[in-house]
Amino acid sequence: MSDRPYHHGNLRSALLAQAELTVRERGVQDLSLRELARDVGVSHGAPRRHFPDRRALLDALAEAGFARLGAELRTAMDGAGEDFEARLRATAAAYVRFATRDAALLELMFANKHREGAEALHEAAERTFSVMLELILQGQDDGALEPGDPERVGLVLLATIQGIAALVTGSVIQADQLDELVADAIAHFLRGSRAAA
Amino acid sequence: MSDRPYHHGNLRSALLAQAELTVRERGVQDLSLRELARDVGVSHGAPRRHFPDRRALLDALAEAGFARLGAELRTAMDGAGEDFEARLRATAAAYVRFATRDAALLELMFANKHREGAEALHEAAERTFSVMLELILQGQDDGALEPGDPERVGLVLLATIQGIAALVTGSVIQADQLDELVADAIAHFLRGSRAAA
DNA sequence: GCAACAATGTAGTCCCTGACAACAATGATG
DNA sequence: CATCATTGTTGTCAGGGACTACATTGTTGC
Repeated sequence: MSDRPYHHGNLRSALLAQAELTVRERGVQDLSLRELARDVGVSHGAPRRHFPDRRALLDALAEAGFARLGAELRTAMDGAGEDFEARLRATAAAYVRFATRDAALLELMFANKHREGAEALHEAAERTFSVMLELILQGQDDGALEPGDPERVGLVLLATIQGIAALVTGSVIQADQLDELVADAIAHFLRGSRAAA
Repeated sequence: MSDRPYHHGNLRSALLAQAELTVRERGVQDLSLRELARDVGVSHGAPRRHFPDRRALLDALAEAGFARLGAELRTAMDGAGEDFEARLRATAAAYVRFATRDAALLELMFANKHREGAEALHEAAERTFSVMLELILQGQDDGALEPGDPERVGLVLLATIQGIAALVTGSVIQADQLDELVADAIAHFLRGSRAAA
């Protein structure tokens, strides 16, 4: 029938790409390995060669998500000039933008139901958060943030932004309140970090 | 065989109770209507009389979750004396405790994939958040928080706490870092809210 | 070049699940 | 106590994940 070659060539990538689309449009729940195979034009058993089970695919998806998020954060940060506050705002905005567009993916990234040896996943997450750590370090150098363990300060910032993302995806707040909330949160964070005696 | 009466009597409650257990122990993913029916000792079609589909059950579960969370927050707040900061700490701790113990349930509560007329659910969520609003109002009265729209301030607080919960359930942070992070976040929040000119 | 062998895709199957429909038993109401 | 609504049961269907045996293609050592 079809002149498609027996071997797909890059089935793994194709599956991940299609999976990302489906997750974005219909959520993780509705992601089916069999449907994925159909979409890509391959038999229902084929994905198994690349992902032993459903969770393995989701893990790979999460890992790719961290990579993309990290890249977007870095781009936003680097593109915001030298000023610390501007970079902070840009980075936070990029994070929230990601969370808004890829809510289901973000949820998956933090889902924590990954298989045991999720080494690569953890590393991907680390790399992502390292962008924010850099930012914190700059803020401390500039004197905008109090000195102290940057990890601890970073966690507060990360929690705040992640929480905003959670409120958006949980539709506790609407899209039109989003910018205001981000601005408020950052203002709070900055004032709270500067005021140390 | 069994002398169990034909009518269960309170099947709806029994299903919800068992579902809450299962969700806590194995997550939402692993919650099966049929298994639930078996656990409760009823045929696989019975749940349908009370929950037309799976989502309806999850919605009910989420609604009950909001009710319980609201009650726990209120208990914590009321039991913390009169001092604003003490009440704030107690409430935040209660929230995080809930998030830690019932991570999957909390996720479900914010899942936002509920059926259309989820009226009751929204009201339940409102009631829960109203506890935090009260707290904000007291803080403003006491002068611990800057004046202004309590909703806006409340959202920042809610986002921060919810974000911490997300980091815990996503195991970005470990349980032994949790208290420290909560303390840091509250300190940040208080300093950031007081410093207004 | 070509014979193994590895990698990758296919086809078939099993069991579980959610949704639905027809039927049975019980409770409520006049 | 007859009728009807409520609630539970049984049977069925389609779809999915996991697994197996088998087919096809790519690779490697001789």
